[in-house]
Amino acid sequence: MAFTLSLIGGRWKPAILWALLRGRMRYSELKKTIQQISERMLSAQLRELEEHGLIERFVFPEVPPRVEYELTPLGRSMEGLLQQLSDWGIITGQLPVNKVK
Amino acid sequence: MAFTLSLIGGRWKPAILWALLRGRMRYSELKKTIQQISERMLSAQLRELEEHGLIERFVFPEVPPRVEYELTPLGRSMEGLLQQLSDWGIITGQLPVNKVK
DNA sequence: GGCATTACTTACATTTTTGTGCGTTCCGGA
DNA sequence: TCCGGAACGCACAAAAATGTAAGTAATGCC
Repeated sequence: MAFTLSLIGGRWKPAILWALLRGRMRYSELKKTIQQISERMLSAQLRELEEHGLIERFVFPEVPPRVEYELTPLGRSMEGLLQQLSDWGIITGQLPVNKVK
Repeated sequence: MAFTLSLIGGRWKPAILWALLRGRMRYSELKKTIQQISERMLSAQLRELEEHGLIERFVFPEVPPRVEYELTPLGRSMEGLLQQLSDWGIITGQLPVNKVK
């Protein structure tokens, strides 16, 4: 459990994985989809996800550069889990029981 | 999704919730179950879980003091999710089954 | 009186995570 | 010649999470 969270935890990884569930995307598309993320964080998280085998990186040797990212089968195997994380928040009504930061 | 993770994320909350799935426990039992946690962290996380409505606190006005913690229905509604978080780590074979909490 | 017990709280230190701003590369077009 | 575009890398700074050590209260027991 701690292991699983170490792979998808943190502020940005869930958003990145969620975006990639819709298909292969390039760096700039991810950035546009998750506007608030800084470029530094986006690169860093993508690299970690890749190291952990959840996503794959496709580099096209062009100028300007083009890099695309896609979920690996392992990454796709998290879909149900991600869906549940999302659903639970919705089903419970996103309760502002007490302020959630 | 980010909302859900804000409630169960962090280093200790999953362990606490996981322990409480087995039933009501007092502070000292939790501490014994999760030996590595410091008392400061245990109190702090318990307080947050309570604020977010996932656990309930029962104080017995005795000396020495006794305080018990139990999952609320909302907390119990996370069982499937927690189970999936645990299962995913095991199923992917990234962790030896016997070492998983 | 002195000590052990339990569930904390507070002050402070350290570690981890995230953010900000700037530099780099290569090429083609104005 | 200068500029813009894409996907970064790096140094530094701020913020957030976690750890460490000590102290507190009330009571019963020796």
